[in-house]
Amino acid sequence: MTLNLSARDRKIFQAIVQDYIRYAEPVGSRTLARRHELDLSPATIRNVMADLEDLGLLSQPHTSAGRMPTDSGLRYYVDTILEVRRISEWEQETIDQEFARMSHEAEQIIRNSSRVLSSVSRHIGIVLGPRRSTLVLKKIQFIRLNRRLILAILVGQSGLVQNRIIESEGDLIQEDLDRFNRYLNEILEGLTIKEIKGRIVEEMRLEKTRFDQMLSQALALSRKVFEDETAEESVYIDGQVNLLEYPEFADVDAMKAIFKAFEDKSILVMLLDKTLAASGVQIFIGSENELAEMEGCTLIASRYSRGSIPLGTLGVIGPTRLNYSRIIPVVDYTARLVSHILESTI
Amino acid sequence: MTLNLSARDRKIFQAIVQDYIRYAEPVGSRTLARRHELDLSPATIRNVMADLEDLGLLSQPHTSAGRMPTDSGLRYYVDTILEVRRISEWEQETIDQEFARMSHEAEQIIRNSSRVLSSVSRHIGIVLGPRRSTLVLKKIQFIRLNRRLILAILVGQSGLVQNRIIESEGDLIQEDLDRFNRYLNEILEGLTIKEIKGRIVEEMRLEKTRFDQMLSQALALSRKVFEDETAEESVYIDGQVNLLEYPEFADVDAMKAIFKAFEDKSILVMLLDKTLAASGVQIFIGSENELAEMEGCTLIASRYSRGSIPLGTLGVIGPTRLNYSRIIPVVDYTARLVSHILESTI
DNA sequence: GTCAGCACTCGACCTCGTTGAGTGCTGCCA
DNA sequence: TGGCAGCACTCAACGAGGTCGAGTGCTGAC
Repeated sequence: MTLNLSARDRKIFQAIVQDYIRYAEPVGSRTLARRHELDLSPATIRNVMADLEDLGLLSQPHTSAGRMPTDSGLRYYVDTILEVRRISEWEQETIDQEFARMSHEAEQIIRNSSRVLSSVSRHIGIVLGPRRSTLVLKKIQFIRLNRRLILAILVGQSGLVQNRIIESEGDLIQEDLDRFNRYLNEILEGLTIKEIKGRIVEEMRLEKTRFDQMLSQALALSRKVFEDETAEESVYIDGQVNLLEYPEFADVDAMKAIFKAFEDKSILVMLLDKTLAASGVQIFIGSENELAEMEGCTLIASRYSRGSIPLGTLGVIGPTRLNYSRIIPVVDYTARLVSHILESTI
Repeated sequence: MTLNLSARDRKIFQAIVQDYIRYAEPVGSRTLARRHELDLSPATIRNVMADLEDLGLLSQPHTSAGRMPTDSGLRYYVDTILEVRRISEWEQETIDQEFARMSHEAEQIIRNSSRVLSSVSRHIGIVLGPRRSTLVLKKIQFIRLNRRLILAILVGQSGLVQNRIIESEGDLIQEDLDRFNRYLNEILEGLTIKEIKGRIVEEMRLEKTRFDQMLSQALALSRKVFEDETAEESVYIDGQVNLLEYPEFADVDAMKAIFKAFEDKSILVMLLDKTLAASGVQIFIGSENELAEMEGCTLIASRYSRGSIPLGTLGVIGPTRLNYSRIIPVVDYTARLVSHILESTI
C-alpha cells in the first residue's frame, strides 16, 4: 500500500495504533489528545480520524465508540511506520540461557524452540520441524524385529534420527540385513532423501541386469522406507494458555474457534510453509491469513536453516494487536540462534 | 464409604446424579418428580434430599437452588450405584478403525491413543508414555557424528527407538564404535535399562582387571548413555478444546486455571503414575486429585502393558459430571486394545 | 487549518420490580 | 409414622428504565 499521509496524520495514526496495542480498546479523540503530546485539539484529531477511516486504516465498532486500526491499518503500520528495535538485552539473555540448557540434539533444540518463544514472547510459540525429505543421510540401518517386521533407522548428518517399521516379504535374518546396511550406506550416504529416491530407482535398473538377489532385495526394502510419506510435517505449539490473558479472546466462542484451528495443524502447516520459501521475518496479520479460523491473530515467523538449507519455520502467534516492535526481533533472533546452533551440531 | 441408603433414597440419589450429569445444573425436587417416575411428591423428595445433604452426598450452591452431587457423592455413585455398561458397538468400531489405520510402530500407537480417546470420548485424551527405563534393549548402536559428538541409538524389543547424543572423550573413529557395538550388544541384549546400569558397573569392575582399553572405553561410553535421566516421562494430551464445550468451564478464569494445569505436565505425570501401580480402570474425582488445579475435573485412567510389564497409562479427563457409564468402558477397552496391539508388535 | 461548542449516540452500569424454581416447615391423614 | 399439601420465604435471572461518560459529526469563528 503506497499511501501518502502527511507527517501529522502519520503521527496521529501511530498514536492510535500504539494506544490500541497497549489498551486493546478503541481509542477516542479526547483520550488520544490527553495521552499524547500532539498539540492538537480532539476536534482536529476527529477530522483526521475520519480521513484515516476513509482510507481504510481505521474502523469503528459502533457509532459512538473510538477508532481502532483495521488489519490493513496494522499492515501499513508494520510496513511503513514501525521501527523495529534491537532485541532487548534481557530477552536475548533469556533465550540464550534457555537454549544453553538444552542438549545438543537437533530434534530437542527444534522442538523446544516453541516453548522458548512462547515464554519469552508471552504469546503462542510455534515451530515447524524439518520435513523428512530434507534429511541428508549419514547412515541407514535395518534391524530385524521379528519374522514380519523390520525397523529402519535413518540418521541424518545433523544427528536427527528417523525410524520406520516396514514389513518384509520373506523372513530375513539379521546377517542379511547387515549386508544390506553395508551396501546401502555405501551408495546412499550424503544424499538427501529426495536424491535417494532417484538413486534407488536408478540402482534398481542397474542391479536387476546383474541379477544379484541380495542387492535387489536391499533396494526393494529401502524403497519401502523412502516411499513412506506419512507424517511429512511436524508442528509443535506451546503456550496456548497465553492467549487467554488477552481481553479480545475473553469470550468463550472466540476462544473456541481459535483453539479448534490449532487442533487441526494442517492450517498452520500451510502458513508456515509459505514462510519457508522466503528469508527474513514474515508477518501475517489477521484476515491476511486467508483463514477465517485465524481471524484476530497475527503470525510472526521466520525460517531457520542449517548452512544454506532452510529446514523449517518458527514463530509467534498472538492477537493482531501484539507488540510488533518487541516480538519481531525476538523471532528474528531466535531463528538465527537456532540456525547457528544447528550449524554447530554437525 | 459404606452408607446404608434405603432403596428409595438410592433411587432418588441416582436420579439426581443422572439429571446433573445430563443437564449440568442443580436439580430441584419438583423437576426431579416431573422428569422421573418416582411416584413421590416433591415435598417427600425434599425431605430425602435434606437427608442426603446431611450425609454429604449433595450440596446446594445457594439456598434457593436445587441440589447437585458433591465429589464424594459422585464417588459413592460410581462405587456403588453405577452399572458400567459394555462399550457400545459404535464406539468399539471407531476405536478399532482408528488403531487399524496406524502404523505398527509402538511409539505411534501410544502417542496417537490420546487422540483416539479424545475423539471418541469427546473429552480430553491423555497418555503417559513408557518410561525410558522400562525399555528392554534389543540393540545399541553408536554412530560417530563428529570429532566431539557420538549418537547413541537404543532399540527396544518392541521397536521403540531412543536416541541420545553424547560427547566423546577422545576422537573415536567409526571402526572403534563398531567394535563397541558388537561387544555391548553381546552383553546387554535382552536387559532392561535398569538392569543394564547394574551390568555396566559390574562389567567395568571385571574388565578393569583385564586392562582391555577397548572394552573399558565402550563401557564408559555406554554408561554416559544410560546415566542420562532427562525426559524420563512423556505425556501427550489431545482434545483440550473439548473442555470448552462444557458450561461449567464457560467462564474464562476457570478455563485458564485448567489450561495452566495442563501446561505443567508434571502434575499429570504424578496422577498417571499412581494409576500405573494398580490394574483396572482408576477414577479420580475432582478434589480427590489433591490438586487444586484439577478441581472440577475427573480423570478416568487405566494402564497399558506389553506382556506382563505395565508400560504407561492412558485415560480421559473431563468435567466431574462426565458420563461415567460411557467413558469407563471406553478407557478400559482402549487400554486393553493398546496392550494387545503392543503385544503383537514384538 | 485549527478548534470551541453543541447536539447527538450508544455501550456500560446501576437499580428495581417481576418471575419462577427452589427451599424448609407445619400439620393433617391413612 | 411415612407421605404430602400448603404456605411463607429465598434468590438468581431477566427486563425495563435511568444515568453517566466517552465517543462522534457538524458548524462557524478566528
